[in-house]
Amino acid sequence: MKAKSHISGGHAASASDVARRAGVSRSAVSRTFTDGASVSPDTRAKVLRAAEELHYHVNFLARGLSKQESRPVCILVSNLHKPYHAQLLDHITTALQKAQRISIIINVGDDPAAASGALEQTLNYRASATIVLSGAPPAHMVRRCVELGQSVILVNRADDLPDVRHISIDYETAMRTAVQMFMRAGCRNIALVSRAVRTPSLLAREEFFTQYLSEQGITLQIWRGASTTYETGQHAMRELLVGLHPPDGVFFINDLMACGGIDTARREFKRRLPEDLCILGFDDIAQAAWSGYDLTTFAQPYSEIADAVVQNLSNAAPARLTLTARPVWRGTMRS
Amino acid sequence: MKAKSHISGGHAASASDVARRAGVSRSAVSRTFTDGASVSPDTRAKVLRAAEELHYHVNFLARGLSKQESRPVCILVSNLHKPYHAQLLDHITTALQKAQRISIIINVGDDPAAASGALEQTLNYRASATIVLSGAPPAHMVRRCVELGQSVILVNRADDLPDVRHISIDYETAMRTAVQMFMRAGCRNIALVSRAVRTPSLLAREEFFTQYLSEQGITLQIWRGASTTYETGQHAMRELLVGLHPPDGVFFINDLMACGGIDTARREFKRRLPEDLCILGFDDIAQAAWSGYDLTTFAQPYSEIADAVVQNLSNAAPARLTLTARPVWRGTMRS
DNA sequence: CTGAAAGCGCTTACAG
DNA sequence: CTGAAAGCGCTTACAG
Repeated sequence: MKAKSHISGGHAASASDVARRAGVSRSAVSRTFTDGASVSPDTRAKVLRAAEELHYHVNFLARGLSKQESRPVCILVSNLHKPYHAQLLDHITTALQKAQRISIIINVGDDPAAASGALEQTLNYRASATIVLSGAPPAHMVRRCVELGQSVILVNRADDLPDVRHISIDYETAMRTAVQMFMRAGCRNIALVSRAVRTPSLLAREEFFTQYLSEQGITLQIWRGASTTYETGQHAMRELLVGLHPPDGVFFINDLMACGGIDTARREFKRRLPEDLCILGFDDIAQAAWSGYDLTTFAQPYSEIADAVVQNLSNAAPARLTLTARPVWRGTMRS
Repeated sequence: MKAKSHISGGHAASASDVARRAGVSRSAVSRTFTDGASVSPDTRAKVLRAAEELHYHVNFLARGLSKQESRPVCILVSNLHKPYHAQLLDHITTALQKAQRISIIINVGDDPAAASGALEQTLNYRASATIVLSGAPPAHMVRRCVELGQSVILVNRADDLPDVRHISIDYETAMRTAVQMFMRAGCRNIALVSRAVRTPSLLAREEFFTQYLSEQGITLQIWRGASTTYETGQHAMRELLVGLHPPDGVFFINDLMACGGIDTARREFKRRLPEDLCILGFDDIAQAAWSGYDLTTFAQPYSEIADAVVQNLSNAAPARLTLTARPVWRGTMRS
């Protein structure tokens, strides 16, 4: 009966309702649902019983108003349709969920202006932290948020901002290894496929790769496209293979472009991989492991990143954490 | 100076702070930031000025406490690493964002038990609605949430629950077309690849396809795997092609499995598509358009679904909306 | 262990 | 148009 009328009323039960029915104070109810608070087993039982009967659920948003720790976490993400971003978000939301955090997701576009707006919006949620997975928001916007008291965690942005937590990749080591891989494979005419507008993390890959390769005295041609999509990868491969100096090794700055490059090299130009051409990617997206690609690449430490994000929330991680991306040997690189 | 001290204080400015500095009441501040509220241009200007100086941002969570409409929306999603789910989430979060809604994301696993817990958790946020993108939460849990006053929107679950809003696909029409496609292609020995544990939406595809095919008097073999992954698609294709009656047409219940099937058919069994074998998928994930797959499939109406979700929030859409998935002709089906 | 009270940051009738 | 007041649903010192 009671439950039924409550339902049609449409209003969810509040702590007061529970207190009344259990014959205790609001405080007692609150304590029952707070870990480590002191309630006698007896009143606890009474509260639990009443709560059950009224289908009471603590209102997390109201709780967040008085209690710092249960405030939500904002995740700024873009390009969710791309495998790398989706996989990263998957890991991070799962980890946050395990840590009892609530995730608010803000889907910003690739556009820096839109991203700035979104980052600013973050302040409206009084989130305990904002996690930036997108390369889009420009550094000055991140700085502004920090100045306004936001705690910001930057994932895989190789820039270096003060008072901001960074979780990034040791691109220096990874790129040294990448160059060695091409050397050992016997490639002497290498191309790097990147994007014209570079996020800090793309820039880091590009610069270290270029640097280490130049130490080997090897020819490097750099091709830059408008985006980092599959189609751009195809486009790049086409231009490289009909160019004056078709490469014998191509490093795509991300796996998504590499997939496009592979399909074009094989289908349009009948190249055999890795015999005629070696290809290396970065990210280890799911498709890299598909037999149609079998792409040699570097694995983003997805789970480690997710764990680090969670630890950063409670300041349990160093403000500047560098993880390593390990090579994943598959079939597109001679070894 | 002022800004600086505020920053080091670490506390964000509240409406009271702004009111004090502007020399007006809290109400005036509130009204300034509420669309359509009545404030004189003069006080409005004073408030805006003070807000600017104090870097004031309305606390959305606190606002949600008193104002129904600005309560968040919960999105229950699973398998974010899979393209279909990621693409759908991308569209929906973008649409919600445009509609000024805040999205809380709950990443449930494939496991019905975990999904139930997550759905129940939803009640803790007093969300104005819960959008279920995952097939995982069982019907009785959905019903329970509705009974407790939650407004639930089911996306692409072909089940039929009372008092729940549904956005689904007209599988009947789609599957009739699918059968016609196979007929016209001259396939007479068809296989259907599905999953053992079927969500309502997989079940609908399977049943309508089976029904229409049987009307044609064609042999159909059904293969069911443990999951709907790329690897399962490979596995299915292997067993079908070494089986007693290798099919000349295969309908994969989703694109992801179809990709695995294509790679296996081409690489391991040297089948030419569509000459030796026709393949049809469902979802139109990004990879279906990649030249390595060029998969003929049915397109989920991603944007329409997202729009419908938003309209459902304000009850501007019918409680039961059926959208159509149109065939996308590519290279894996003779026409 | 427990309750009354103040506080978190907002909105919205209610009078004026 | 404007302000004082009550309310949204919680938590947390403070006394007892």
